[in-house]
Amino acid sequence: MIKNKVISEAVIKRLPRYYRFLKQLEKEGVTRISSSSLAEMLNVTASQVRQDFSNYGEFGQQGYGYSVAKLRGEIASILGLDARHDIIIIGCGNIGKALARYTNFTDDGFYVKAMFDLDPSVIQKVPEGIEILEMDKLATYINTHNVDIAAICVQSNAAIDVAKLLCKLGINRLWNFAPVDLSQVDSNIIVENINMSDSLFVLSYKIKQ
Amino acid sequence: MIKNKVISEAVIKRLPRYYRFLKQLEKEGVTRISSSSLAEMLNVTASQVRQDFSNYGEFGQQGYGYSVAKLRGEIASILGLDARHDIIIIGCGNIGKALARYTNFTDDGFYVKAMFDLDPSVIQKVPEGIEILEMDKLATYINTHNVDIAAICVQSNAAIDVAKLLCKLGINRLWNFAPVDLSQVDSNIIVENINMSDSLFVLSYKIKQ
DNA sequence: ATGAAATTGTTTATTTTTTATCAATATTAA
DNA sequence: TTAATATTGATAAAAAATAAACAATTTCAT
Repeated sequence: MIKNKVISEAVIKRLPRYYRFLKQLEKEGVTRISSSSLAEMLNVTASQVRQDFSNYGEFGQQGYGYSVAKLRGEIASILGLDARHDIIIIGCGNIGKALARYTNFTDDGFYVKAMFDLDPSVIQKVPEGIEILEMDKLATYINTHNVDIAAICVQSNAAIDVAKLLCKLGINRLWNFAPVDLSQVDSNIIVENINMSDSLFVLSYKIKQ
Repeated sequence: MIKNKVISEAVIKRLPRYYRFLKQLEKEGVTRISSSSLAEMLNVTASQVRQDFSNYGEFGQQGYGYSVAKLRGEIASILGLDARHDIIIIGCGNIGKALARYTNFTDDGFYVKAMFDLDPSVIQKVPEGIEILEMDKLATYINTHNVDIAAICVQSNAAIDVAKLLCKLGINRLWNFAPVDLSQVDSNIIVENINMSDSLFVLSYKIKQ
């Protein structure tokens, strides 16, 4: 049953990995899997796998295990992958451009619909169907289009202002690529960070040990 | 004193954030800071700040706090940022190109020196000083140049093979941008992942709640 | 020079997370 | 059909992480 309790960040961050492996299993034609097999694949304990799933419901069957397709579907639903998501990108620099051309998550219903920059002439060769607009068109765009997620791909020094503006315009779901903390910009902001510097520094740390 | 104990992943992942804030403070001309002020800025507890630092040494002074410059230096050293790091990029797609042009970590001594692709003609306009080579030149390059880190920017289906090849050639420090698990490729591999899909899915999850 | 205030690093307590255990139940082979 | 085997979900135990408390020491204002 679905518990009325707070689920830890650690559990949440493991869900995409489960999803990824289940997708792969399904692709390979595997129809059933036990918590212990899955655990072995992921290099975690079977207990953790069962605990994680049990936060969200009862997806398995005693003596049998889990149906791969059903479990994948359940996790997709938990992750919100059963809905379509429209993304806009703020900043047409290297990262913004790469993101616009990166089509890996189209399969799961995430679509880049528009990109904004102070100087939109900097960018060419973007996939069909993505509008490129000047920053001062942002408010109008948001008022006339569905926007689920805004990806912040501007320079560090502009990121906080952009985040504030977006929150003011009602877009508080931010995918932040700038190496800056946005969590305190707004009281009900939702941010996920891709911090390449932080990641590189952690790698550097591990190399040094 | 430096304890002879395993330091948890959670602590390690907080270090770059401390570093980032300290760098900013130093830039602003702040010369001293207490664990409680730092904690307030970072929205964590002062106790955690002191505990984290105490894993690595005694950097503060009772009644005074921490010297910003000294603390920043200590953390830089812990993170290995006192050494120069040469990076090669495998894969000249969108991500590889963006990474090559992303200069944010040059300040901290990370330099992209070369890029490899099966078809290197796909790429133009890369910063000066970065060589672009065919994949079959990889072994020769590694034998004749210093390579500290390899960034894997190839498609998912090629990532494991690339990682295996790199490990075979003696490069086991991998910065992995493919949404694939490489930890089991080699017994003494060191991997840090940038998994954009996983991050996006976590954002989607949080939106749904 | 002196005492109040500030602040560290460490120890102890609390909370959270992870792992192990086990009863309940389904599957499967004979 | 039946008994052995497999496996879940829940509960209990263990381990790890976080937060609080505090003695030791320094700073700083008077």
